[in-house]
Amino acid sequence: MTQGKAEYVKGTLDLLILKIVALGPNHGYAIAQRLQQISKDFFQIHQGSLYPALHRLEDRGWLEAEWKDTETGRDAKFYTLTRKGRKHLEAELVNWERLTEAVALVLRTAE
Amino acid sequence: MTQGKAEYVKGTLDLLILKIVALGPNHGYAIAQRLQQISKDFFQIHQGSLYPALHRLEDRGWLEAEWKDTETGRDAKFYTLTRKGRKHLEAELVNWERLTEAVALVLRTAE
DNA sequence: TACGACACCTAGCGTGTCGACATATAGCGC
DNA sequence: GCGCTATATGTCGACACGCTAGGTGTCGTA
Repeated sequence: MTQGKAEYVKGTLDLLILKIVALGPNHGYAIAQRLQQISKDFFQIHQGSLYPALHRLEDRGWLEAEWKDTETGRDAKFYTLTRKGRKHLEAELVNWERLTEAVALVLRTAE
Repeated sequence: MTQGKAEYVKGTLDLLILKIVALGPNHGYAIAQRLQQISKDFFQIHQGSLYPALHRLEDRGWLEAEWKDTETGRDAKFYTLTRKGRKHLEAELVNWERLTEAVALVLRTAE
C-alpha cells in the first residue's frame, strides 16, 4: 500500500531537496529538518530515503558534496547546488506545476 | 531517471482513476481516454499502468467490475465505484490537497 | 555512565510505472 | 478476402523509488 504510516513523498523528494539546497548549502541531516519544519511536520524524511536520495542527486551532477564542520563542531557533508542542478530544479518546478494543474483539471471535473 | 519520456503520474494514478469512475461507470480504455482528454494530453496512461491499476483498485474493494457491451458493440469491463471506493476517494482528495500545500510551502520559501 | 540528539551510512523489501508484447474484434478501403 | 487502424483487455520483466531496519561514531547533559 505504498506506505503503512502517513507521509508520502510521491516522487517529490528530489524536487524538495534541490529546493532546500538552493536556499543555501546544507548537510543532509539539516536538510531533512528544514523540510519538516517548513512543511509544518508534513514531510518527515526517513534517513533511509534521505541519504540515498542525496547520493542519487550527487551522482547525477545536480549536487556537490564537501565535508565541513557544523556550528556544533561535528563533521558533516555539505551539499551545494551545481549549475546543472539549478537548471534541473527549474525544469522540475515547471514539471510539478504542470502536474498539479493537470491533476486539478481532472479533479475539478464535475458531471 | 524516473522516466525517459515525458509523462509521469507520480502515484496519482489511483486518485485520477477513482475520480474518473466517480463521474460515472466506465471501462478501462475509455477511462484512459477521458483522462488524456480532460488533462489536455498531459496524462497518457499506458496500458501497462492502466490495467494493473484497475485490478489493484478492484482487489482493494474500491471498484467493481462488470462485463457489458459498449456503444460500438464491443465487450468491455465497466468499473463502478463502491461505497468503500467513494470514501477512499474522499480521503485521497484530502491527502493530495495536503501534499500539494506542503510542497507549495517549501517551494514558496525564499531566503 | 547512560542516554538522546546529531550525523552519516547500507542492505533488503515492496510496490508502482513503464516498455514490450500478446490477443481479439469491428469497421474501413481496396 | 486482405490488410490496416481503432477499440479493448491483458501479462511480463526491468527498473526506480521509498521504507524498514539495522549499523557506526561523536557530543552534551543528567
